[in-house]
Amino acid sequence: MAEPGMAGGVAAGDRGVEQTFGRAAAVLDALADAREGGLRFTDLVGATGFSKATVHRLMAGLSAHGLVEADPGSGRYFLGFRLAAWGAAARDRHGLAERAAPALRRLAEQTGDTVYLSLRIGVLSLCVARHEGSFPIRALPLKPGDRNALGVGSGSLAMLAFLEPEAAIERVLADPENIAARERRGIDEAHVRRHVAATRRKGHTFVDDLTPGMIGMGLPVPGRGGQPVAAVSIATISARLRQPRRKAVLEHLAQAVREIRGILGEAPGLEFAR
Amino acid sequence: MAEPGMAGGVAAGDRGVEQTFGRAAAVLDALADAREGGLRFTDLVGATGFSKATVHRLMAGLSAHGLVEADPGSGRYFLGFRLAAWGAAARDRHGLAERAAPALRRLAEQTGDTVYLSLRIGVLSLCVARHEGSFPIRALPLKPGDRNALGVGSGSLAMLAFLEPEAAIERVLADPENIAARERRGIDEAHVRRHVAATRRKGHTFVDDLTPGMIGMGLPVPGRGGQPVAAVSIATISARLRQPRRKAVLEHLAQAVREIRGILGEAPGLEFAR
DNA sequence: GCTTGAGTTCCGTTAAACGGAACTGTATTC
DNA sequence: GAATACAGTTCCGTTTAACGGAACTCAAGC
Repeated sequence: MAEPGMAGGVAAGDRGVEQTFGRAAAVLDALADAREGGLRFTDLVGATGFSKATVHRLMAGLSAHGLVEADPGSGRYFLGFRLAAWGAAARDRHGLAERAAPALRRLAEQTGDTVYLSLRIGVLSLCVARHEGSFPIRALPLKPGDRNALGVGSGSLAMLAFLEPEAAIERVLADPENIAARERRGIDEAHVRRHVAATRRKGHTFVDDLTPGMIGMGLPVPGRGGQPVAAVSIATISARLRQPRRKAVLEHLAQAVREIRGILGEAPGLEFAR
Repeated sequence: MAEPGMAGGVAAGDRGVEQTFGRAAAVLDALADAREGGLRFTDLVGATGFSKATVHRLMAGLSAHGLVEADPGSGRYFLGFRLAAWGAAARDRHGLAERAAPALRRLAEQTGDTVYLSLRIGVLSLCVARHEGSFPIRALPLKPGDRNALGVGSGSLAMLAFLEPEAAIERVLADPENIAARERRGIDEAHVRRHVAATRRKGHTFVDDLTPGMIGMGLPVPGRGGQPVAAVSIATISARLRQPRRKAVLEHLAQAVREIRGILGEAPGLEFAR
């Protein structure tokens, strides 16, 4: 939960419009975090800090419209499948994942490893596509739909490190939403800063200290304004990215970036994403 | 929609809870249908039938919480990326797509064609996973997140045709939601009935009249109660499913079904889906 | 100039969201 | 088997914000 404790606390600023949506979003966020096991009524009350009556009303409304579903046996709540349809449309609203698929598939075949396409959404990174290669050990640190703090992970870091001017990087690192997402993963700011510096030096990201034995590299995809709007990255086991293979992989990555950059030119509704 | 207006003297009835969510859902449905181009304010007013003031208030609330986003240039609305995160979690709320991935990947490799995993959601079918094979011509009639009327498409049909008792099939075919989804694709009931009959005769689905040149086969995955809760299907070009290859492919499909059936046993929150 | 369509704001009415509290139901404990 | 604790539901008086009609701005297009 992004909400720092503060039971029932309504943020000062947004007072006035559609408070209910914020509450519904808090519930859905909690359920999304819970993933497999679902959440009981009381868990939701605890997670959101809303009163029991409010949560009860909220759940009745949400489940009436298929946004959540309740297991009649256990009474546990899950996200509803109606969200799945919206989510698919949202992720692919510009057809990017679909249109970038050939380039990513080729990259996965060339390298044999798992490749990712991520998008910058404000101060977060959203994974929109994942393609697996043929190498029998697969590195799968994230999957389509996952969000991360900008700066955490090889693709996400690529988008942060090449923001211009550098003050923009500071702004991201100071943003509460970014901080919250970072802390959820237990990554401190100094760590990200070190990575940013190294990335700007090298021209690409190289992350080997996030998951033991796993390694990732990424390159930013610049949008029309030159700012990074997406990233292509690869994840594999440490042994598979030593020189000289590393250099070859980077070239393949760069090739994919060029292709996807071309696709971006045609895509509407991308650059304005928050 | 179809709201008669009438502000005064509403009979006690079931009138009451969370009307706003229904309106929000209508807006999001409209935007999901619109896909790539987004929708203007007026389009939304037209599509939903709500007053301009209502839509305006709704959009302000939704965009304040990242559920929709507006292109500052054109003023067009798109689904927000926050939905993408929820959608991914909803689709994979039981970890099925993730856990079934090895079986599906193997099936795609064995056959070289595109394979699908679908789930039954009430009277609809939801595609939860797609794995592409190596054959250079790929049949991609649907993608993860897509919904279809139960009975339309090889996977979806497999779940309908093996419902027991047969009266349950009638109930699905008579359901307004099923009818609406079917009509959206321009498929009439008699057509589905013919397919159901043929499927029950053969023991698997065989669909070659939905998209010219394309062919699909599917098998149901029975849940704990014996009712089909999921389906594994394959899509390819017509030339690739003649005998004797067809028989071999069917055996691979059956093997994948066995594996996924085992996984289903462990999955919580599946059987109760609506 | 006038007209037309898109989008925004205002405002009085009224439905519905709100939370405290009382309530039911079901395990758990001694 | 009374006592306790926790999960979940319902009730109700108060408060809030959702509601739509209408008036408004703004920018084309004729």
